[in-house]
Amino acid sequence: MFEFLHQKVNETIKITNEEFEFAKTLFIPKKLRKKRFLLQDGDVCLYTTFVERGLLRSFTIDDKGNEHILQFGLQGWWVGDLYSFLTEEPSEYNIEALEDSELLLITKSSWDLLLDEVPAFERYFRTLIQNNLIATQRRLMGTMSTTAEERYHKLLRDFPDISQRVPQHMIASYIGVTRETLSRLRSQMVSGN
Amino acid sequence: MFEFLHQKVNETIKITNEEFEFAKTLFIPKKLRKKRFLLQDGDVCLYTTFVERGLLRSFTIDDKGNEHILQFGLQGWWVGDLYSFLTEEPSEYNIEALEDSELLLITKSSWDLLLDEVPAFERYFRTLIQNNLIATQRRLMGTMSTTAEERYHKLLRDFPDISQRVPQHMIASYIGVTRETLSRLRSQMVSGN
DNA sequence: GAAAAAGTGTGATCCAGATCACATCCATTT
DNA sequence: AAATGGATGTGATCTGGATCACACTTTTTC
Repeated sequence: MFEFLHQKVNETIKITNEEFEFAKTLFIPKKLRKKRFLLQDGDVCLYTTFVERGLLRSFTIDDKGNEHILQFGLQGWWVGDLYSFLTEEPSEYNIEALEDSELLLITKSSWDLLLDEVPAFERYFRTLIQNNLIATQRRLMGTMSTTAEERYHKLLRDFPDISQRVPQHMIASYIGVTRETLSRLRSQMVSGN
Repeated sequence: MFEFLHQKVNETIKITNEEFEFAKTLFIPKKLRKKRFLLQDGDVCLYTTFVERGLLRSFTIDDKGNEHILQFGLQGWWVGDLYSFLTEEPSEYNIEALEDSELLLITKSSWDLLLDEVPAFERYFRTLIQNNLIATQRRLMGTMSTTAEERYHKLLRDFPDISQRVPQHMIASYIGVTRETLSRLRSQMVSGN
């Protein structure tokens, strides 16, 4: 159950076996079936979650009822709503399993404890958040300076298998266009290129 | 010179006087005049920078020559290109002073040293990056789900004095529209509301 | 303090992508 | 295997914001 987390943590920091054994006691394993929700908007995000296997998505729903996907949570990724998790304010995000998934949950108090007791984890999370920030800034600048088609190609490059695993309308919602626009884009690509 | 940094750091973590005195030795004070650049795209971002006073902006220039502003760096904020700073790859960003500014620069090696020697700083930066990530994610979702007008109002709410301090065309470039569109938006607001 | 440069407003026109409306296709479920 | 609901394709039309063009104003610079 903890193999993937162990591997991921080891990639960025040095950690002793005792430290990791301690960390293991703080996580709550959970299986989540396809189409089930880990978080619904309006609820407080009580856990930050590591994806051991499976696939999740986090998304908001705007006033007009349209969904906007913030993130796909693949194996080895973390998902959650940081703001709600830290402040215990109600979340604006939904997190849903797109495939049967195996997760490791950690509560705020356990997380605080882990950071206090194992400084290496503080560094691990700092690095994690740092890389996430870099990627999110890029995505933001991308939405301001590139076309839908360029964003689609970039997504295919960055996550080659995602288009086989999730429906097209969710990919559309990730790159910030309607499903119709993405559909037309794809048919142009087949003929034109 | 270090008053503001000290204050900001103290807001999030507990730090001893010795620790802060040590930190001070790692920063390089620098004055940057209006219109001068701290970083130009193509160069490696050698410093992460704290703004003691003044105002900077970081932005990219796309293929068509349009500027896109990632961030305004006000007093008490950090600016830099994290990716380039960490990897020493050439940056895609430009950082320019919009007002005469007083800055505190820190190199990658000093930064690494600071994080190793003073764990409280690791926590400070983790918190800082964390809050930046939350804000950037919100801005990203905002560009996907709200109109230019809503984004403009949000900017005015979040940074009430920014519209007095920077030209309108930069505000347009921050919210992701052309200067013409923002101009029309503003004249509609005067008449319509 | 004159000239140059930077910033803003506003009209005319254009276009990427949204919206609306169906048709079709595919996967579960019973 | 029929039925139900999710997913996709595609036409017709609409629209927010971009682009182009030029006038005017304010700020810098020498």
